Amino acid sequence: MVTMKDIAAKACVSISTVSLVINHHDKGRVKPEIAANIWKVADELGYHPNAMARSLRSGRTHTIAFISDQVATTPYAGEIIHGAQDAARQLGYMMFIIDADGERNIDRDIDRMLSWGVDGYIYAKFANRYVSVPPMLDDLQVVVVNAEEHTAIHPRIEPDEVGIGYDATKRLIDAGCRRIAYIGCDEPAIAQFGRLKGYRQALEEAGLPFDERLTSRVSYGRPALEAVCALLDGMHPDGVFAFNDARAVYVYDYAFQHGLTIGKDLSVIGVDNHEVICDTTVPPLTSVELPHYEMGFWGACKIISLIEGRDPIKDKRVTPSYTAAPTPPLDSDGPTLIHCSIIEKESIAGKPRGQRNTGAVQTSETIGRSVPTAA
Amino acid sequence: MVTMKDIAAKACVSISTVSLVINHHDKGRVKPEIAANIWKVADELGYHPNAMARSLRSGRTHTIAFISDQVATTPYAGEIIHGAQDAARQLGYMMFIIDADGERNIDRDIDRMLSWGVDGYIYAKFANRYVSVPPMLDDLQVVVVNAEEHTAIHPRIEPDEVGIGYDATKRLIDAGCRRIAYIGCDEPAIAQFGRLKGYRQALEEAGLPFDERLTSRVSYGRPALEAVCALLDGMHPDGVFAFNDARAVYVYDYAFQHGLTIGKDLSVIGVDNHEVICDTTVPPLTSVELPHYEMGFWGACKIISLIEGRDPIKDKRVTPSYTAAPTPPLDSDGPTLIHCSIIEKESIAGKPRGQRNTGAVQTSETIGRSVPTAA
DNA sequence: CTGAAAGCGCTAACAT
DNA sequence: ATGTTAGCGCTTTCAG
Repeated sequence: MVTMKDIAAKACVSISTVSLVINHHDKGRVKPEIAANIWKVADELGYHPNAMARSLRSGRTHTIAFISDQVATTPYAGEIIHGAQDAARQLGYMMFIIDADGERNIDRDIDRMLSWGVDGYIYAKFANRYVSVPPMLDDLQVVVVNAEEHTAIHPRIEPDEVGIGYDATKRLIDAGCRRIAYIGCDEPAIAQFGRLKGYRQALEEAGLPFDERLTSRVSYGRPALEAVCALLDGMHPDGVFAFNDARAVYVYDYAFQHGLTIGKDLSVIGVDNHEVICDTTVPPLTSVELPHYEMGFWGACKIISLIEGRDPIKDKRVTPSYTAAPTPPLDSDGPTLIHCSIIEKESIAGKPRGQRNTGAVQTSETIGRSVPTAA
Repeated sequence: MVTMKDIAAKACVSISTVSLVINHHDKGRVKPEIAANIWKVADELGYHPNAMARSLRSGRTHTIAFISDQVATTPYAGEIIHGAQDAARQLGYMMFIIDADGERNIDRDIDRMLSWGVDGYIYAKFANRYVSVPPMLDDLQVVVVNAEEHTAIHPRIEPDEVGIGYDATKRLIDAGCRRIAYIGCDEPAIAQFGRLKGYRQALEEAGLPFDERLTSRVSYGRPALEAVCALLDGMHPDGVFAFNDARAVYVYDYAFQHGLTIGKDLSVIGVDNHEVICDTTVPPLTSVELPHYEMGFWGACKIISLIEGRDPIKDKRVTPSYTAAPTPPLDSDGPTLIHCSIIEKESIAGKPRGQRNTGAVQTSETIGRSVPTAA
């Protein structure tokens, strides 16, 4: 390992001079030609500052930990990690991954993080769920991503579920649909309540009646397919808002069986913009995308803003590399809701109004909207 | 921060005594009651050893870096990360995540890792691809996961693609299929060649002719659906081996349109065991699962074995928590192939022979099989 | 059985 | 403008 000592020896200066130069504190203190020579020697020797030694002195490690259960089990895991890692990288932080699988013996892992002196923690879920952040972390810097806490003591970000239901339904209404079905989820998930609420809001706003019989709550497999077919057979909706893409597929199955054409005879919109469904179905499925990358990105920015006491977004020290959507502001009080955009494919009859759909208009209203904790 | 100094003060002993006790080097050197008291004080004070200081002395950080592009873009990302993190955790290592998105400016990230003194590197892809490991890493400990290198200089693990094609096709043959179609991938991927090869091997072994017209190479969307329909219409196969689950879905679509029942009139097998497809289709799709968790797990074990010069698997210091499949041995020469199991659902007519299918029998032959680099 | 002391690589206050 | 020095928290000889 090359150290400052080696550089000092080779450049015939003292270690402190090397330190001053390497840390750019040499302005007006070290002769430029000496500084230049130090850089040259450092480069020749292949010097890398020892982060360990640096951290030992400064008490700051420039590392954050990304804690989550189910790193493995959902297709979207990577997007959140990617977003968080991207922001961390740009801000000069390294990110550890910790799998809190089933809340197992996470305390042992946290012990290890405490040993490392990690500067802050991102606690993430891969589906919008209630979580309990381990109390051990309560005194530390923690940000919660894609989840709600019962206690609501940490800053957090989550998708605007009501907005999803509202935008999706409105999109169908704008396409001319008047009998819009909702294929829901049979679990009492946060998302289920929110999306249903948004669905009803959009209907009401358009003066359309809410009809319980146009809604269904299903899981997967044959029972789900049969429930969807029964609803479509009995109620003949002209549009379907599905809780997610996987459930929207049953509408396609029905259409194939009955010779209907999706996007013509029947409009469908899902949620997730799941690549493996939306880009492979015929026709491709229009879907609301959950901004996982963006949530991860926000989470890392937020935790680092707490660590450093300054706002990396306002300071323009960071740019999302994967998306054009603006990152919600960091300084809102209470939880931050993030808007979810409709990704237009071809499963909805007619054109959306304007080039950008209503979802885009919603953006300005919803991005970073702060909601009362009781919501 | 609580330090050994604090403990020493409170316990009225010297720092070195505390160090001996905390590191379990006190056997026969420190009076048991003093040792006990030190532990008590440490606990009261909430002491966590400072990993930074420890590493500074020892020159070992007990960290590994997981470098990959596309952390975000595939549904399987998380499984590999999960497996690697799981092994690392059990062996007392922390794992950094680095996104080498598009080979961008990865050198900057590697600089940072060099500063950190990371002990080893896992270089992973999320689809079996050719990679070039950045030359900067060549002198360091590197393991390649789910990829091949042109140079083949680092230890690596990848799926047994030929075995996938062979097992899947054999499964259909065992179910009584005689006209077996192959829906391939239109890209020249490693997986495409391997699976096709296995398909042909199984046919040949069973004395069935290979018929080019029973094969097709497709992408996604309408052209893919049409190609699949044309093949099925023209050749009337009784079984279909699809390159992956997403392509297998087009066979389902065809069946819905023509009133055929999958798993009765037509058998189908895919690859990926993609949750969102295999558990939601009616009937559920039988599929070959790529052991991502296991590959990640192997990768971390391997890199740590290189770092420490001993075999954590043989030493039984580590157990996969997510799977029952044995981890391939670490000591084989050349690349390691990992077997992929068939996950039985209901899309194949008849029962598989025996409770465990032929895939399971293959396991013993293929797990950890080492192949010549030229293969 | 226990403590004193050196030093890992680096930073920063202080001295020259 | 450059060098000296103390010390971050810990480990590890070496004395006692």
